[in-house]
Amino acid sequence: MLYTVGEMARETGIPASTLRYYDKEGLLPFVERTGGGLRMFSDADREALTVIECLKRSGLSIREIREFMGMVARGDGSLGERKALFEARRDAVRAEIAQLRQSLEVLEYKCWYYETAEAAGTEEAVRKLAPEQVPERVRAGFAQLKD
Amino acid sequence: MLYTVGEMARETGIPASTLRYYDKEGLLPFVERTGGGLRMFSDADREALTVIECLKRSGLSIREIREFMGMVARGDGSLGERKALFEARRDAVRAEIAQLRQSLEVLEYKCWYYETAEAAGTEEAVRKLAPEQVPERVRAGFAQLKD
DNA sequence: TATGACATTGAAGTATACTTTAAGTCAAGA
DNA sequence: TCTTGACTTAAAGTATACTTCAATGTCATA
Repeated sequence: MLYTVGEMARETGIPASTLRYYDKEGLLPFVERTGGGLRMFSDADREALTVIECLKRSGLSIREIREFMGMVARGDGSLGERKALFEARRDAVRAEIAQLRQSLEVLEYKCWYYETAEAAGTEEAVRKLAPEQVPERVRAGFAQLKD
Repeated sequence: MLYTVGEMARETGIPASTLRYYDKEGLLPFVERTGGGLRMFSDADREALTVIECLKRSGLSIREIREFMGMVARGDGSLGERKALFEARRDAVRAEIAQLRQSLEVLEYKCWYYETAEAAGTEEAVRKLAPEQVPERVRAGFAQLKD
């Protein structure tokens, strides 16, 4: 199956302008062209875009993803390097999830805080509560703010 | 306890230049000043910074965080609005964690892929493997790439 | 009271990742 | 063949979040 840039934009939800930008930046070195110069994306390109989105989400910049594409182009000689890259990104995403979980604790505490304050009509009372009056389920978030 | 901007930078790991920038942008409306004009951060400001970092991590822009500070300044009348904001950010972080878990699956598949390819010395063999030859533990990531 | 580390400001600079624009080209259907 | 919607490019524009700079001021300590 082949797709024009607009069709691939619809498929992936990535704007066509962004797909062209990625191509220009060397992130899509395998996209073919028609005789007239139109891009034709393959299913392999669609798969590459999924990987690119993962790498982006893992914190890689456009430049770093281009460097990865360079490794791919170098062939089997870069297998070790590519493996190391994905292991590093995997670890980075695990760390990021852990970070987000921490933030989530604080946000959940804050949700409880405002729920309680709104019910009371004022913040005053909630702000003065002792740690043991804070419910168990949001105490971790409370502790992050107070230590 | 009071801190200068440099001390607060050391405490939080946020560069002093960033703390000044946040202050200028209205994110820290409660920071006091000495007679000579030096900022003096309190423990409440430290707590505010923790909340600011959570909100940033949840996807809020500087402008949106400033708007939140505006709500705080308005007092109890904005409690409902602030509650809604934190609930929305909590939901956004949960969604982001779910997204990252999806990406993590792909990255874990890719780690297995390159591990196997490196052991074989070439990608060829691994690329041609049938879905049922992909180990259970990374099949979810594989499926994301192939559907 | 003098010194030195650390603080202040506004303004300009940097980095990243797109998005938009303008002028023109391609290709599928009537 | 003509029309029309979608495509092409280079270049400029946008948005965000800082960081750096330069000139100057503060204040705890010796």
